[in-house]
Amino acid sequence: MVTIKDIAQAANVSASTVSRVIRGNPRISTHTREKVKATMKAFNYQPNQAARTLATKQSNTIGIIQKSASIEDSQNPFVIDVLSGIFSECKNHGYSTISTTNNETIGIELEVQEMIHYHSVDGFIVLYSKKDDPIIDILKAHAMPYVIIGKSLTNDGIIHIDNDNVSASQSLTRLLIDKGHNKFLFVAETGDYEVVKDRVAGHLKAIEQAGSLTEIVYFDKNRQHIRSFFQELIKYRTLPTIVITTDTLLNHLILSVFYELKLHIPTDIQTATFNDSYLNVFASPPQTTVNIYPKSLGEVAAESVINVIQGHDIVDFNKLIQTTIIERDSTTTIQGV
DNA sequence: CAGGTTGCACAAGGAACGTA
DNA sequence: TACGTTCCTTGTGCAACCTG
Repeated sequence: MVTIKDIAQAANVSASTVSRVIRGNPRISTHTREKVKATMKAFNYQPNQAARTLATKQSNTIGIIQKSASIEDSQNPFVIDVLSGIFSECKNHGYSTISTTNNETIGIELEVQEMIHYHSVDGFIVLYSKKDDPIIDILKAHAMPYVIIGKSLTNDGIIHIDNDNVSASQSLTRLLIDKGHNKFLFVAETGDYEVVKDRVAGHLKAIEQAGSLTEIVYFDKNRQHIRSFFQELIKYRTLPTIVITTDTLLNHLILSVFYELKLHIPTDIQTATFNDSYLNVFASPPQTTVNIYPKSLGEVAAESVINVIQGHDIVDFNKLIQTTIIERDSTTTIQGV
């Protein structure tokens, strides 16, 4: 392994000088700087990250805390897009990333505590917002820099990057009411997440204003439960004109159930969902969605946490990313309305 | 001589390993 | 078991050197 001493010897300078060149210290002349840089390149020298962490107590690594590493969560296009934004922004600033890999809260807690204990990370990005979250208590107790992608629950000086989900959901419902819908079914994810609460709240706001009908139901991603629910609906009650889901994957489960129950979209029933991605473009029929720009959420989150780590002044603690409704074939025509 | 540049010595950090 | 040493890098204060 090539160390700073080898470079110093080869360039005929001291290790301090090499270190100063690496850190961009202005005390080094242009001539010496170029000579050291050329030697580092010739030796393909990479600073020892472990030693650097030891010396500076900085790892140049951002920890990413996911609500779960289950396949449903980690392969969710929303999460993939958010991560893509985080990766590119971290790379731009010379930071790498590590992510939690556990499915259970207790496992995630242990992973986070280990990352803090071993100085593996300089700060964290939390990919969800949840009330009374024990993970947040750990971050606070260790005074770790962190930002949250999700809603701010308290004015506690923590940066939150979010969309206005109440307003986005309200706009989507209002648009669908304007298109003639008057009987909604709103399918929300279980799990006490703030984003879901806001989307339900926005939907109810628009419903109240228009005097339309809706029913709110909560499902986890269990196809059997969803199937049974719609079977009973068809058998004993009247179908809604449209189903809105709070999440793309939940929407896809419902699409597959509709296919099995021979419910044709958009003629028998219509669908709309949140978190636009290629899955909604490729779906049959293509799905009307709310684009919440997950890559931007990730980019702003990464930039914000790096600013906190580097001690920059924070002006805006609640950063809102815009949303856009994208209409596709799943809500094009309405039969009998 | 003044000012700019570089070197030296040392401390600090956590873990692993060696020695008394 | 307790203590010392080593690994590698960074940051700092001060000394030494070089050039105009």
